[in-house]
Amino acid sequence: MRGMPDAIDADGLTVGQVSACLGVTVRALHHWDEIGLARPSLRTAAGYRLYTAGDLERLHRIVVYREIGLGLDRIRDVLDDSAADVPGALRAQRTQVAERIDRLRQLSAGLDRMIDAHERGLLLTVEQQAAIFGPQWNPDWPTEARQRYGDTTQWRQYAERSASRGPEEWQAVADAVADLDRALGDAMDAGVTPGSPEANRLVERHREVFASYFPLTRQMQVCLGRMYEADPGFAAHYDGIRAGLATWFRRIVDASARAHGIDPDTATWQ
Amino acid sequence: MRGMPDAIDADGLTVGQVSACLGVTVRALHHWDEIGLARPSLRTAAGYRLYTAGDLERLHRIVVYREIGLGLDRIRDVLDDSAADVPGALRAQRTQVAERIDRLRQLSAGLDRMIDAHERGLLLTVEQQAAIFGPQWNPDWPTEARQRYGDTTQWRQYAERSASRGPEEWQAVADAVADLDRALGDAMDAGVTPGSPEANRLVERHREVFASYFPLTRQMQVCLGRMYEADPGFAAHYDGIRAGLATWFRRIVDASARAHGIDPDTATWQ
DNA sequence: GCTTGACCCTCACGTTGCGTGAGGCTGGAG
DNA sequence: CTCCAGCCTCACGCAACGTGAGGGTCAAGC
Repeated sequence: MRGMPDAIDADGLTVGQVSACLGVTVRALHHWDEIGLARPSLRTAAGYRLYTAGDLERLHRIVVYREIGLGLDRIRDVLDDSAADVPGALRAQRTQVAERIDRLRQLSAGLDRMIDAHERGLLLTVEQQAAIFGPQWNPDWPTEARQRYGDTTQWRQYAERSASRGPEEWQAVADAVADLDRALGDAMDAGVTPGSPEANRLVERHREVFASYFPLTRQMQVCLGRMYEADPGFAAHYDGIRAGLATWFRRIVDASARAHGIDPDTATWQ
Repeated sequence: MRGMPDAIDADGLTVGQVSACLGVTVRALHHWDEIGLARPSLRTAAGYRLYTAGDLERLHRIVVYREIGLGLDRIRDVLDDSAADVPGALRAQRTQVAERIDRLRQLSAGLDRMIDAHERGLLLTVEQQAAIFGPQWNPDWPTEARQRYGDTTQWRQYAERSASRGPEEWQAVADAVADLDRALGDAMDAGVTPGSPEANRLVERHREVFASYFPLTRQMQVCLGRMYEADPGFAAHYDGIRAGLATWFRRIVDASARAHGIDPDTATWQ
């Protein structure tokens, strides 16, 4: 502000003065000059841009239309009379803006679902959960699972899928799990032995059903089998179907893994 | 779709197959490969990309997060566990989206005002117009003006300014116009002669006051003076202030123009 | 065995509206 | 005469691909 040469009494303002006066950056003025949208009528001998009062008029109009979101091309059309229908252009712009708002609203809704899924694990009311997962279900389980596993990749994958699942989809998952549980119990009753084709088919079926939560490698499945046996909660669930089912399940998983070249005793999550 | 080699039984899908399967373009897959976001695990001898089941998992997660508007960098963070706080990232994104929605809403409101200004010419109710412009005002005038001049640059400039004017601003304009009208009448009464400094000052003042509608060159002012005299409506207004004022005004404008090197008889709008 | 046509590859520029230096004049003040 | 703010012209960068250009690959049909 020191060397302000009071150039206003001269016949033009420099870029810096225009910038301060209109609230646009110097670079923007350069840009508009480059693309021919608003070039200064004058230059000093040294090449400084000088904007006259008429140039300022044009610049001001540009600023006005830029503020309502028009693209520079459209602004050029409006200023140069090449598109006579200004209200039409504005209306088209408004339509576009409305569409973008709609799109953003959908994004926002999707984000809400996704956040909810990551934090709660399940986008269902307690009543819906009870109706779908049956009387044994404990609504605190998702929260506990999140506290235990919330920072694993698998929880994230689970949450991503959960975000796009409604009651019907969860019902299908619950049905598939229940069917599998029954099939496991029946097979153990029928004396199916670990390593038999029948047992291996059930192990594969478990992998597929479980994949509705997150992708499960065979190694991970081995770890899961051991956890089912060791964890009191899981063991209670399986032994509640048939006494000894948790252990039997661990054994058929181990056998299947061995058949696929995996040593169940050194298998690792991942 | 003919040469579909059923490559699914092989251990990978080509870009086209993945594209069809996930609903993303081939170019996007190339791009994600380029930036290292999702590279295929395999290539054929000929260099064809082959995406395995594991690659598809990753691609699917990318698609999910892309759909809710995350940038590729953020997606990379989420997938690679480098930013553990996924819900935090999602919430930040939601905040951003909300801000963009707000901004777009403001744009939309601005567009509405601007459209209205272009089409009606005046963003005031009939009551407000009556209160500001007095009993002589006819609310049909803006519409008539638009029909006459709606496709001129000047109407557009007028509309742009009108869009940002509320009742107070219009009141100031109306006051300035009324003051000027009074001053013109008084000057004619006082015997001010065309070409005198007093008259020229009034002409300049008229240019300045009129500039609240749109920028007015001296040439345009000459045309305006002739129209005030010739048009029955305008003439009635000025002659209603003082008999003969319309003609006297035309004469002081002509004299002022001549003093500025303009021949009033050949002056042209623009 | 050769052609055909769908599919694949790798550059590499274009998009929107400037931001952000790099490197170098200009011009008023001390 | 020097200093420093302010001006100039390149020229790259950005976000996420779109869109050819120019040229291999592969299964099928003649």
